[in-house]
Amino acid sequence: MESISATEENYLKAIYKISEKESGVASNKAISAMMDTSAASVTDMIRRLADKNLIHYEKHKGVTLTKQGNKIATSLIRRHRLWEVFLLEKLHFSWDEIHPIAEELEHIGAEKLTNRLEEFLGYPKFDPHGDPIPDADGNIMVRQQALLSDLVVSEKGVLVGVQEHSAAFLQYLDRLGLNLGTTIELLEKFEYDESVSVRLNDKTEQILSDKVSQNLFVKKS
Amino acid sequence: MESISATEENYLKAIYKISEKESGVASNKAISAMMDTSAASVTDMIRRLADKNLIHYEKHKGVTLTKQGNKIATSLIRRHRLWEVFLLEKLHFSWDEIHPIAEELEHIGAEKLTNRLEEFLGYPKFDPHGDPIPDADGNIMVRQQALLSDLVVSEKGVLVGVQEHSAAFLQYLDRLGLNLGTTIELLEKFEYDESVSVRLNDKTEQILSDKVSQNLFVKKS
DNA sequence: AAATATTTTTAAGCAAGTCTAAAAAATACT
DNA sequence: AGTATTTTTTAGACTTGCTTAAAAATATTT
Repeated sequence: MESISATEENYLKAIYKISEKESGVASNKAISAMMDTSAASVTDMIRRLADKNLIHYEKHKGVTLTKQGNKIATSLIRRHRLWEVFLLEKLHFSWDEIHPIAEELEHIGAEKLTNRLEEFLGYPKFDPHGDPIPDADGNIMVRQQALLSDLVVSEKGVLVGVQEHSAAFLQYLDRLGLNLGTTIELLEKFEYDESVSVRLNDKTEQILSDKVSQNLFVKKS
Repeated sequence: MESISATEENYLKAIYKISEKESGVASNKAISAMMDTSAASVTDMIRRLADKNLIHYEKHKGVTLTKQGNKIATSLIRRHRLWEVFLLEKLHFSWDEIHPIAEELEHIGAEKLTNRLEEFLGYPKFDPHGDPIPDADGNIMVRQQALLSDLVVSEKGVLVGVQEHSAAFLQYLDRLGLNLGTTIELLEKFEYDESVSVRLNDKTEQILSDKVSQNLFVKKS
């Protein structure tokens, strides 16, 4: 078992995230965009990861994770999300501050640490952004969830997650009074700019831009 | 403000620790022994750290930390010791397990994280090995403490710290029934092998080797 | 003080991870 | 199909941190 650097781990995580959304394979372009490095660096790293059997790779065909690579990526995500819960619940950070710190903490690999942390936190199932936390075996719960922008007029839902994780977006949601658990009723859709009008917690009415409504996961109710 | 790598941080910490004990300056030899690298690597790194104004350096003269270098080293030690408290008290690790994990956690630099952690832990003053935790300004409390081997016969003390931090040593202390807070009375010193006979907590009698008694800090009482 | 031993520095080189620039391959366009 | 564009790969080079081997400086011993 050869050792895997933090950089390699980050590439695996990027590939995981891209494969999740896109057609299942991650292109060099998508990886270099997510990692913010040159395409040349990506080609280089792809070769290294393939040598270590962490990804499947054929020239010009994009990459997918091997079972082993998937396991590492899942484990990283598990650690990241557990630390986010810790930072929010125990150290009282706000949800827009936790991501970059968890990004560092996630690279500490001792399994015992992760499992003890999970126990300490009371086996949370979701992180502060509503993302599911993989269990110790790497199983991830799949949420049944819709985007707010997919609701039809007069449908109601509860905010269960966000797709964007940027601090700016999360701070904006705070300002709008939107938190996980908030009940959202879709009142009207405006064709003109794709914005929507909603009622929050059966009280205040609000207009949300397309960009906002396309980044909110709701559970229909 | 240029960025400092985890490796550079570790060198600074090593220099700090060596300077603490030795005559105030750290030799290449001592550093290479502590970092477990070649003397050539040390010379290399010394040059880099001097370029960044983190150490004072003259060829063949050994090195000392600059104010800036000292600040970084102290900060590392602060983080290390706080995380050790967390691991022991919150995640219920034993004192022989925490060092290597804290060794990784200490490199996460966000000050807010450190300060929140400190608050969460209730502003502890010592880590689980009895070492003082520097405050947010880098001030370290200086313990007045003697080595058990320095006591004279029939003197009493309380175990307040250990000099060795190896898992093997700490596990051995557990086996001997020695913990921080244990009262130790020196009953007899054996010239032959420098071992000592002691009474613990006014109850059990025990023989401790020179190696053990030279690694225990006690507060005379 | 001279000889020997130890410590430190220099020199040359390797691996990881990055870059830019240019070539090659794949895809898209008309 | 043939050209143009985009994507990917190759080539060459830089930095960090490490190595071994040899040279220089310092310390120790006789």
